Amino acid sequence: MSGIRVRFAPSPTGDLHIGGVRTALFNCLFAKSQAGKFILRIEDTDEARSTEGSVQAILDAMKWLELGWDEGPGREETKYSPYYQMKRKEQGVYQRYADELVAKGFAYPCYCTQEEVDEMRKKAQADKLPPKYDRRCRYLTAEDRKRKENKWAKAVIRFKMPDSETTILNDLIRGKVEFNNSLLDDFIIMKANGVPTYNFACVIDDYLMDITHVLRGDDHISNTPRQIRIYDALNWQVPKFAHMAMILGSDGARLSKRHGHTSVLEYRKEGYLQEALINYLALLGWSTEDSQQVFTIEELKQKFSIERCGTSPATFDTEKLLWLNGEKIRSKTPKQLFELFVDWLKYTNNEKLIEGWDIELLQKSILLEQEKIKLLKDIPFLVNFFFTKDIEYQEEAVNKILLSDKSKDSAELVLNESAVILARQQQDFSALALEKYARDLAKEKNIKTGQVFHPIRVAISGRTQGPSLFHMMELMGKDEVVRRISVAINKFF
RNA sequence: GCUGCCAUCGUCUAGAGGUUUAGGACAUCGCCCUCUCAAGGCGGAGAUCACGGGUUCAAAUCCCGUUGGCAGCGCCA
Repeated sequence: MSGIRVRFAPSPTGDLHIGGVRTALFNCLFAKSQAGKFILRIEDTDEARSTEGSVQAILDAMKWLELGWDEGPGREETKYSPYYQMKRKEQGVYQRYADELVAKGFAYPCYCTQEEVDEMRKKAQADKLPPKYDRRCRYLTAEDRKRKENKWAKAVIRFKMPDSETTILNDLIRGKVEFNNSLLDDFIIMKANGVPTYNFACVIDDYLMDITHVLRGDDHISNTPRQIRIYDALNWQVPKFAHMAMILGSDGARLSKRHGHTSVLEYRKEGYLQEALINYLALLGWSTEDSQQVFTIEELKQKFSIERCGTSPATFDTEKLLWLNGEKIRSKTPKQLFELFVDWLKYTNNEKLIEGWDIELLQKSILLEQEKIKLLKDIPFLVNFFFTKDIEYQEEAVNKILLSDKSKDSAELVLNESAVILARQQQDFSALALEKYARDLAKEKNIKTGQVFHPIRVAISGRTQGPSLFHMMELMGKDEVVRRISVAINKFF
């Protein structure tokens, strides 16, 4: 056992989006591939923006995607609860280490007001320098400090950034990255309200949770030197870092709300399969040497490795995801697919779509259309004509197949013949027998098979596209087929 | 503005100095199969490996520069 430990640490300020899922996925896959542990930590220290609903949305998404975590502060039935930073804050976890840093001279209280800090930033920017805190509270005497404390009870704690030297990050994906410390400022580690900031809470928790590998998006890369400095000050071993490339929208900017669907839950609503999304996301920034495209979840857990993660950003491409979804749908057994569909109906509150439909007929009709289904939401339209008594005849289909000058005579003939002969058909209404009947009819009347097949298709389904005609007829049954043909005859001839 | 990261077909990518006329997948186009639509099979088109300099007998692969894209620079995470 290698004992690697990784975590996914989302902030609950909205739905879990595609980028977040990819981060969670890679962490989870890495853990599984190494027989390590995967932890979920909710970073809810932004009291203004964190919401209970977002926490639930993240948990729901993780559950749907089957990204399970292996540890937590408590258990709810068979599942672990995630870690919550605000709960840990209540336990004094972060304050303790902030105090330690101040005591050891690695951090100091700062009494500057928001206005003062804004002013500094503006000035720095005007001088074309990186916006930076000017450290005025760093050199306060004990006396100054006492006086300030009386005036403003609440100070923030800033970390003393060394200004000489560089901080070196040996990234597992990018190799060596060097940062000049003089560009980094004395950042805040504890807010005035006693809540830790991201960079601080993250380090404390990663250490306390024994995280060995920090696998995250490369938008965090410039935070890393700050975090490394905290580890050093506390004399803690720095974990290994791996920064993966971002996922971009089709316009090249980082994926965001502007790009339409970004929340995983929206993909679920559209009728994407969990496995398709996972498979697709795995391919965004990771690949195998043989360029394998379709993976089972098990294969991913087995084959994933950080070394094979790429460094360049990837554009999210719905076309390929859609293909993969069809691929996954085709790989399902009829039973699995039906269950998936029912889950989707429930999830999207669309159960009324199949109200009154015969379940057995539904299952069988889905089977006939399986290879065509790209999204679960396609299913109702694909099969609904089986269930409606008064089917909707597509205008174009009727005009082209039944009523055009070229086709109307043969169409009328075929339908009239079929209505009579099929009604007489005694026992065998199998696809095989029906096909034989249709081919014989074409031969007998000396017309093309298509001139027999197409009118029947339109008469019983109202469409030019659909499942294999004779399987469709077999499934509908004799009475219904004959009835529909008669209806069509009365309607159009 | 400063700092950092990145740069191979439209998109995801393979490629770690010679085995590359740069391979695979999606999309696209054509053909085959065929009762329609799909699915499947076969094939085509599509990348002077961002550009410019080096290093080397040899570079998509190493080095430098340029350009472009993205990211970070909060009492957000």
